[in-house]
Amino acid sequence: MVKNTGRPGYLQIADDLRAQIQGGSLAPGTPLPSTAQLAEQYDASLSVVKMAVGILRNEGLVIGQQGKGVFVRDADDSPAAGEVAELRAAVQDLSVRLAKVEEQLATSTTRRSGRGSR
Amino acid sequence: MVKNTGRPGYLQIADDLRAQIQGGSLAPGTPLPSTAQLAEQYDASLSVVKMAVGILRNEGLVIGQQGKGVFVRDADDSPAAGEVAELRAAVQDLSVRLAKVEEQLATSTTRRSGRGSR
DNA sequence: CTAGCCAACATAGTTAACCTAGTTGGCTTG
DNA sequence: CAAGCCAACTAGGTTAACTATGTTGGCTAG
Repeated sequence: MVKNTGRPGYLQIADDLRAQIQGGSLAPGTPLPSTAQLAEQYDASLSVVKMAVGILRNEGLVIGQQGKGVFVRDADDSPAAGEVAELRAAVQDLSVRLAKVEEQLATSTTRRSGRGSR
Repeated sequence: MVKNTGRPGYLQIADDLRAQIQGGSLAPGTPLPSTAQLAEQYDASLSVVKMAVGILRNEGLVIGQQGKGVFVRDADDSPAAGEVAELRAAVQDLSVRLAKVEEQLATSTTRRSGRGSR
């Protein structure tokens, strides 16, 4: 799992978790899976998972409690809902579509196409 | 540097840089010192500096350009350090990638010299 | 002089390892 | 039984190393 959509893994995981939170799949007050579980689930290293969680923590969507876990914050508390979520969905959609185009382009062109634009 | 006040180092550095940006000490358009320079300046490891810069990047206060540097964004552009800034960064990312795709597409149509079309 | 190669330096991403610190539950000891 | 220790698991922070990719400027070959 995790890419190769050109979007870095830690952002993909953050996106996914954010979507689960805002989609209600992860209800407020419930804990996320542990770092180790997420790492296995996404087939990623612990580091990228920690980075992803760090982003959500930074955004205020979750609150980490040492020794216990990372808990989803109340949606009312975090001002993330609304048109912002809409824009986020749109951006994510564009990311996926663009990634596909980029991939097609990458496979149809050879490496090392000398473009010496300067 | 980087105290001892319980606040993690990467947040301290991010705070300091943020203050410099918003205080005008680092004007919009100007590049931050390189990662290595910041590491020496704050007497921190490269990792924590990268984390600090990553935060500012995530907040939309700065924009990193691979191979060139990390540049301070216009204060008007990045008002709220939050979801909006994040989305703006995502849009920026999409713009850059789309521009590249468009460029490749344009060159491949003009120069139709047998680039292995799969 | 021009074109192309190449080294140096930049950000960015990923991984792995180690340490701190809080929590929990079981086990041992008195 | 009760108190306390201890092992296991949790998040968080830090560091180091490696890879990828982009930019720039200097050097060299023609």
